[in-house]
Amino acid sequence: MKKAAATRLHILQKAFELIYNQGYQTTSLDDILATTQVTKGAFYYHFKNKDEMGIAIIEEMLKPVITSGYIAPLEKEANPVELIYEMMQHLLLKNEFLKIELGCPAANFVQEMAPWHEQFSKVLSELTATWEKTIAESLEKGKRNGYIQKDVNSKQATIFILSGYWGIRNLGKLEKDTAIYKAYLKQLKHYLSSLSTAG
Amino acid sequence: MKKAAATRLHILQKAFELIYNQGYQTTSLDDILATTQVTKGAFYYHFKNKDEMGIAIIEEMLKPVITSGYIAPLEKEANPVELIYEMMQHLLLKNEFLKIELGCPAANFVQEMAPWHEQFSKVLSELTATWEKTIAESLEKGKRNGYIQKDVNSKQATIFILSGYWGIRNLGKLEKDTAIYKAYLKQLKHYLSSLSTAG
DNA sequence: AAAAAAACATACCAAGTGGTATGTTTTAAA
DNA sequence: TTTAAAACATACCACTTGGTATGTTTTTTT
Repeated sequence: MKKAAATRLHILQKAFELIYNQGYQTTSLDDILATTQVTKGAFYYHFKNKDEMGIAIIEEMLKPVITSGYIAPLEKEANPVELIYEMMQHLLLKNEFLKIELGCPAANFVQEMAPWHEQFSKVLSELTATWEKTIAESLEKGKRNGYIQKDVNSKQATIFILSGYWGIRNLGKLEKDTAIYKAYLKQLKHYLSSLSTAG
Repeated sequence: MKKAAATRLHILQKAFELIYNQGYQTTSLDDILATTQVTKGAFYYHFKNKDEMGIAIIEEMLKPVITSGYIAPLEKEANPVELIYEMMQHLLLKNEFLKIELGCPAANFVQEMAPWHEQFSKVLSELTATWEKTIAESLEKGKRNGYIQKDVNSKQATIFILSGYWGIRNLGKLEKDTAIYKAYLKQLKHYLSSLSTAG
C-alpha cells in the first residue's frame, strides 16, 4: 500500500475505534490527531472535514465488515432460521470487537446522526437496506426450500428481527451483562421457530 | 405553583423538547436559555450544572409520563397479549409528542449517555427496570389467568418485547415512515400470540 | 418595616471546537 | 536532475462551550 493511503486508512481505523468508544460528536479532531499521531495538515489533506471522515468510516469500515461478515453468510441455501440465529449469536456473543456497553456501531451512528445529517442518514439507510434485503431474501429462499412457512411475510419478519437486534444492543448498554443477550437469543429462537415449518 | 417552581418546570419542559429534537450533547445551554428566555443566573440557581438538569428531565419528565401512561395500564387483569400490544400501538402510532424521525426519548438518552455517564446510566436503568418488571408481572398474571402458556419465560419474553420496541424506534429514524411501525406491530402480534394459550 | 434569604440578571472567562493559511518535506514525473 | 505535484507540518483564529463571580431584584420571614 502506498504510504499516503496507509495514513488515510490509519486515521479511519483509529477514528472508528475512538468514535465507537466515545461517540461521534464527542470525539474531537484533536482526539483523533493525538491518537493517530497525524497532524492537522495531513488530516485535512485526506478529508474535507470531520463529517466527510465520518461518512468514509461508514462506507469503508462499517460497510465492508457488515457485508462480508454478516450479509454474505446469509446467502447460503441453508435453513434461514439457523443462518439468522447464528448471525445474531455471532454478533452478540462471539464478535470480539463489539462491546456490550458500547452497543452497535451502526446503531450508534443512526441514533446520533440520522435525524440531523442527511448524508449520514443516507449511507446508513443504504447499509440497513441491503441487510434487510438479504434477510428477506434468505427467508424467501427458505420458503422455496421448505424451511419457512409459505404464509410468512418476509419483509415484516425481517423488520421484526432487525429491530430486536438494534434494541437489544441498546438495552445491553444499560445492563452491561451478556445474560440479557442470551435471554434475547432464546426468544429469538422461539420466534424464528414460529416461522419455521419444523417449529 | 410558586413562581420559582414554575421557571424550573419551564426549563425542564423546554429543554426536554429541545433535547428530543436535537440530542442532549448538541443542545447547548445557550440554546436552552434562548428558548426559555431564562438567564444563566436563573438556570444555575435551579441546577448545579447541565448534567443535573439532564437527570432531572429523566426523573421528572420522562419517568412520570412513562409510569402513568405506559406502566400503569399494564397492571390491569386483562389479557397481557392485548395490553402489551395496545401499549406498543399507542406508543408507536398514537402518541402525538413522539416523532418517528426522532425516536424514543429514553432510548436516545441511553444511546447518547449511558456508556459514559454513570449517573445517567443509573436512572435510565431504574426506569427500564420498572418497565421490565411490570411487563414481566403482567405476563405472570396472564399465566395465572389462563391467557399465557405456563412454559413461557416471562423475563425472557419481556426482554425480547422491549428490545423490539427500542430497535424499531431506531429503525424508524432511518425510514421515517410509519409503515415500518405497522410491519413491526404485525409481527409483534404474531409473536405475542405464540405466547398465548389462544394463539 | 427591616432583614435575610431566595430568585434572578449581567458580565466575564478559560478551555476546547472545527477549520484555515501558509508553510515544508517527500514523492514521482519530465 | 530539475520540477511540479502530492503529502504532511505548524501556527493561528473565530466561535462556541459550560461554568463562575458578582451583582440586583423579588419574596419571605421576623
